[in-house]
This record gives sequence, C-alpha cells and structure tokens, in this order.
Amino acid sequence: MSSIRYAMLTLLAREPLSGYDIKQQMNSRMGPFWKAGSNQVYPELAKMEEEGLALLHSVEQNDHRPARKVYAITERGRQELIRWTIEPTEPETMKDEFLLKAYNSWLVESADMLPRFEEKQKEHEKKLAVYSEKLNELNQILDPLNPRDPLLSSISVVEFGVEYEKLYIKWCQQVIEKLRKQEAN
Amino acid sequence: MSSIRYAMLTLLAREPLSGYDIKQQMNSRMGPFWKAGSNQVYPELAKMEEEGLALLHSVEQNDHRPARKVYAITERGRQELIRWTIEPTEPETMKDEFLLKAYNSWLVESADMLPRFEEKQKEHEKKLAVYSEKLNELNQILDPLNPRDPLLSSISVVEFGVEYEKLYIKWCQQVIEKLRKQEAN
DNA sequence: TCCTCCATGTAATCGGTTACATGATTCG
DNA sequence: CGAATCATGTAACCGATTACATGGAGGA
Repeated sequence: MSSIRYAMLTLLAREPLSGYDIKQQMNSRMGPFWKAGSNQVYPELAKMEEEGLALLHSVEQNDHRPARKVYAITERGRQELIRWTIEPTEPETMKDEFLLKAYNSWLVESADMLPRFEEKQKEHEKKLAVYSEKLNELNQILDPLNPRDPLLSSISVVEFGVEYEKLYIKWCQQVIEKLRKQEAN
Repeated sequence: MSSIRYAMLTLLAREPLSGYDIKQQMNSRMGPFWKAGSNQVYPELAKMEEEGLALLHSVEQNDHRPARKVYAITERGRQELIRWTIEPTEPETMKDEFLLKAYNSWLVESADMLPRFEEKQKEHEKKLAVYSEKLNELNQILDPLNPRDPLLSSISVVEFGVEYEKLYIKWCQQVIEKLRKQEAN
C-alpha cells in the first residue's frame, strides 16, 4: 500500500517539485482527497530517491534558509505510478466523525444539535465555493485540442468534489428541517 | 480524539453488546462510515470498563467456547457520549484512493482505465442496493409516534449513504462516457 | 511585537491493520 | 473435507498526527 508515496508520485508526474511544494499542494490542490505533513514527505522523498523513483532535479540556494531541493519523477517512477493506477482498488470506508455524531442525534436535544448541522452546512458551502472556482479556472486554462491534457483528469476529480459538497449541504438542510419540526412539538 | 471509543459507545447506547457484537455491527450496520477489528475492540472495552463508561452486564457461558461477555453503557458513558456528540467537529479529508487514481487517468490508456471505472460503478451499485433495502426496513419498523426513536437518526445517516452511492455511480458514468469519446478519436 | 511564510528535517506517540492463537459447530 | 461462524484475546508492525527545531523576511 504505502499510500503516501503514490500521492507524491501523482504530483511529481505533473511537474518537478520540492518536498515543501508537495506538502503545500497536498493540502490545497489535492485537499479534498489527500493530505500529508512534512514528517512524512521528507523521509519518503529520500526513500524514493534511493529506489530510483525520483531524482534530485535542482537545488536553489537561498541565503539564511535551507536549500530548496527540487525533485523530478524518473521513468521508473512513472512506470510504477502507471502500474498502480490501472490496478484494481479495494472498496473504501468513509470515516466521517460527523456522521457518527449524527447517528447519536436521538440522544441529545435538538437545540444542542442544530448549531452543529448549521456549522457543517456553512463549512461545506465554503468548500463548494472553492471547488467551483477551481473548476472554472481549470476549464479556462484547459487545452481543448489535447485529449491527453492532465487537466482533464483534474477536472473530473474536482467535479466529484463539487457534487460531494452539494450532497453534504443538501443533507444538512434536510436534517435541520427534521430537527426543527421535532423541536416545534 | 481516540475515535474508536465513541464509535463503541454509540453502539452501546442503543443496546448492551459483547465485543464480538460490536465488531460485527461496525462492519455491517455502521459499515458505511466506521470499521474496527478485534484487536481494537477488546482492549478498548477493558479500558472503558476501568474508566466507568461501560460495565459487564452479563456473561453467557457456552461449553467449548469463550464466555460471551455482554457490556452495557453506564450513565457516565452516556453523558460522555452526549458531551462528545454536541461538540463541534473538525473538517474531514476524504481519503479515497480511487479518486487519486482518477487524478492520474491522463497518464494511462483509456482502455486500461475504463474497466476500473466500470468495476467501481458496480461496487457502488451493490452498496446502493444494500443501503436502499436497509432504508426500507428502517422505515417499516420505525415508530412514527416517538420523536426520540433512535431509528430516526439511523435513517438520516443511511439516507446520506444512499445519496453518496448515487453520486459515486453518476460520476463513474460521466467519466466512462468521457473516456469512451476519447477512445473513439 | 507577534504571527505567518518559507524550507528543511527529527522525535515521540497514537491509532489501525494484519496476522496469530484456540477450538467446537455448522454449512456447502 | 474444508471453510466459515462464533468468541475471546495478543503481538508485531506500519502509517499518520502532533510537536519540536532552526532562522530570516515580511506583514498585521
């Protein structure tokens, strides 16, 4: 498995990046579906270099700051990533803490639960706004003549994100309505 | 955090259960959003008893088999679960390996990727069938006169599951169409 | 003045997965 | 005849989170 290394190869397959870049992109661009901290990224990059999946592409030296070490994917890395990509994937369990709490709604007063659903709705409305904007950007810079444009894949994934956020918002609204009716009794 | 203990309290709040029951229910009833193995359940149950969140309710002795130890939630456990339930929840990242692979579609031949999307679609169609049936069952045994029926909460969560599966299926279909058009060129 | 950003990394800890162990019964 | 189910638990490992460490530049 080792998950993180394929997430890193995924980013390196598009452009050479430093460990710091990888961390940043995971927590923004890939934000909806993957995350990582520096603790994972740097040691993993070193291992990947040892195994010939990535190599040091350039080192930008800034005074009074650690050298910026940019890595590029190797042909072996690309092949390994392709091999993994076309391999079947195990079904996933979505581990959503808030759903677990929703499952406990019956235990608590509607008045205590309503604010939590309203918060969640707003949180997902914000995410929806971010993904929608991202989607617009991607569609604008997309090269419509190139059927191999990486952005086509990006768009599909962000579209998933948009639909997911819409679903979450709709669900929150439905539950809020139910709780309000219950409260009225 | 310690996640698992609240998932276990969530189940114990509805009825007394053995460690084995908890494990089973997590991988079926709660399947969509939580999971656990025996390694976690048994030691955690012991800790919860020590801390007074659960207590040994009864022991059913069967010959040639380990005694079935049934635990019940205590008032302290219930209060702790309620406290956690009405507490705000941090935003979650959905870590879906298949979305990561979809993000790499541009790297591979459509012919290699299409079967993976078709598989995923079928997988989620099966899950949808299971959740839909579950939803029917729940609606039938629900007591419509009791606004505190735990099943109301169950229904909300299963409804989320149903909508999620529908979304996943629709998304797979869209991507499949795109890949087919691309292949035709 | 204090916080955040850049940019590398390490250390301690925690939660979760896989595998192991026992042993009778029931189902295909 | 072999696999799965019931029912408890333990041990080894692995991946991920949180915190720590350095240190100058720029903004609130």
